[in-house]
Amino acid sequence: MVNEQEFLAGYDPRAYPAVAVTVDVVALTIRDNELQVLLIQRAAPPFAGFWALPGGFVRPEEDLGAAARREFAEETGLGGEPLRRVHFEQLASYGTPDRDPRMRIFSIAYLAFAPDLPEPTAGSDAGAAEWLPLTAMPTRELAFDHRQIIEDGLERARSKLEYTPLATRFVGEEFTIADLRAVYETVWGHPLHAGNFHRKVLSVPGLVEGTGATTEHGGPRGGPRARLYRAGDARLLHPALLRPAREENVR
Amino acid sequence: MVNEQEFLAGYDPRAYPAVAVTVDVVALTIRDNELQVLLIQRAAPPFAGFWALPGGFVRPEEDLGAAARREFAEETGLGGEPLRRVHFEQLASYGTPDRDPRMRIFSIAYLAFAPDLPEPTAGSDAGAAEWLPLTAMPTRELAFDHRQIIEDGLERARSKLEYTPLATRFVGEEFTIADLRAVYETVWGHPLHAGNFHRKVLSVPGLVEGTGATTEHGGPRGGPRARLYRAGDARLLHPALLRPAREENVR
DNA sequence: CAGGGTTATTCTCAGCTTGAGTTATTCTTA
DNA sequence: TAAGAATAACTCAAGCTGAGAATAACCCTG
Repeated sequence: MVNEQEFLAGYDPRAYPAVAVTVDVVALTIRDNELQVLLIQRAAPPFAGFWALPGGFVRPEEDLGAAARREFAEETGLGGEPLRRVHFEQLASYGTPDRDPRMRIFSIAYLAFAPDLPEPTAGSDAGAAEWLPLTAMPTRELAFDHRQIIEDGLERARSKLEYTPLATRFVGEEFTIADLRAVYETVWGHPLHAGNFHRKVLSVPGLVEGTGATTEHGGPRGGPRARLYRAGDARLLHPALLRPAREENVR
Repeated sequence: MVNEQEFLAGYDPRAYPAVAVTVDVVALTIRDNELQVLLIQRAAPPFAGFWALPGGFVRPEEDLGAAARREFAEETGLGGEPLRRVHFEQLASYGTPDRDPRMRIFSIAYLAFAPDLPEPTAGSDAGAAEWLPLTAMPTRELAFDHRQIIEDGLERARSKLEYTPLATRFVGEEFTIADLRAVYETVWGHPLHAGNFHRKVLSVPGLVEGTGATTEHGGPRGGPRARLYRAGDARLLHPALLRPAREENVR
């Protein structure tokens, strides 16, 4: 942090070219059985027409997390209780000198997880906003270093599913084990053994707790009614729900 | 990130009170069988006389990671190959509005891991620098939010030991399984079963590779010569070396 | 309304990993 | 030379995992 010697020795930041600090939000939700990320189309240069993460300058007196929530709320129109149910966490910071051509901008990225959200309201101001399926990301033109930020967020999400109850943030208040399995399959991108998943979820203490109720009907294509569960009180999963190790990820 | 509408609509940061961005480094090493963190004593207000993490302003044109390495190198006097062997990673960012009484300062904290380092050189400038055993941290007066940053760094270190080969960064180029076990015991703060640890370390692919050599002598208090190992090429440990779950950490 | 296809939930079972304890062996120190 | 200490290897029971299969409930079509 501020090292007084340097402060007095000419490293006073007020003598530096101005810098700015923004937050960017990687908001993930599951819609139509796909993992999707919230993007805004930029109206003006630089990167006019490109898509970018929702975000903006951190205001004076505003905390980092508060700025992330504000930006998210502005773009989604979400507020009140639904907004409170969205999980936010700090992802990482990005500050390569030329990441924004206008000036030196440091961006602190946040990750937001929410259950199936409505189409974005595109803010009051302007610019198209949309949920982009991550499978479509490779063909989309993204502004700044936002592709990297999204990839970092994705990897964080995948790994947090393993050892935290994060998956319960992608489903509603009450959910079935199959709902939860769909989250894992969607985020990890491959199918899981239904029986083993079921056993595992129920065996991890505090991950879910039964409500006693079941769904009104069976699935759309048949099957019995499923029991309903609520998120439990665990903050960490022990033992964890591990992804099968893939050699290419390990070395 | 920069949302052009807002940029034009009066959220130009150049109209804001100036902000500054610093990096702070939580440098951890193991000395005298204790986990220690590098601290600098502040000479001038605010927090004169308090201890702080090494750090300072990010220079124009300087990347975040480069700034962290520079600050670390300045305080430890380390350079060249020894510096290259130090592992750096971004920890988190801190930006509560009043964390520094002088102005709005955002700090991006880095974590550095290094094997047994010499006494710090206290920089060319001034101010005492020292390695503080973490067991002594509770009684030390720390500046700013640095206590929180150190705690976050510690938790990160503990957890990265589980699923990455990070422990090999705390030992020299060649080491014995017992050396590695000492790292885990020191960072996690409790003893491990020697036999099981040995079996586990050798069974995780890519964690260590034998050199064929052994130590010159047995341990200082007896015992046979131990085989020497080098760090392997794994980036992730599969299966992981998990800490025993503690109930209080889980709920 | 019967039959086929689907899905939730429960079992089985072999293979693997884990925790705890033991043993053989090699070295240092007294 | 004897005692103590540490490495490395082994044993064994308990628990967890992946894979497959059985059971039962439910939807849809014909």
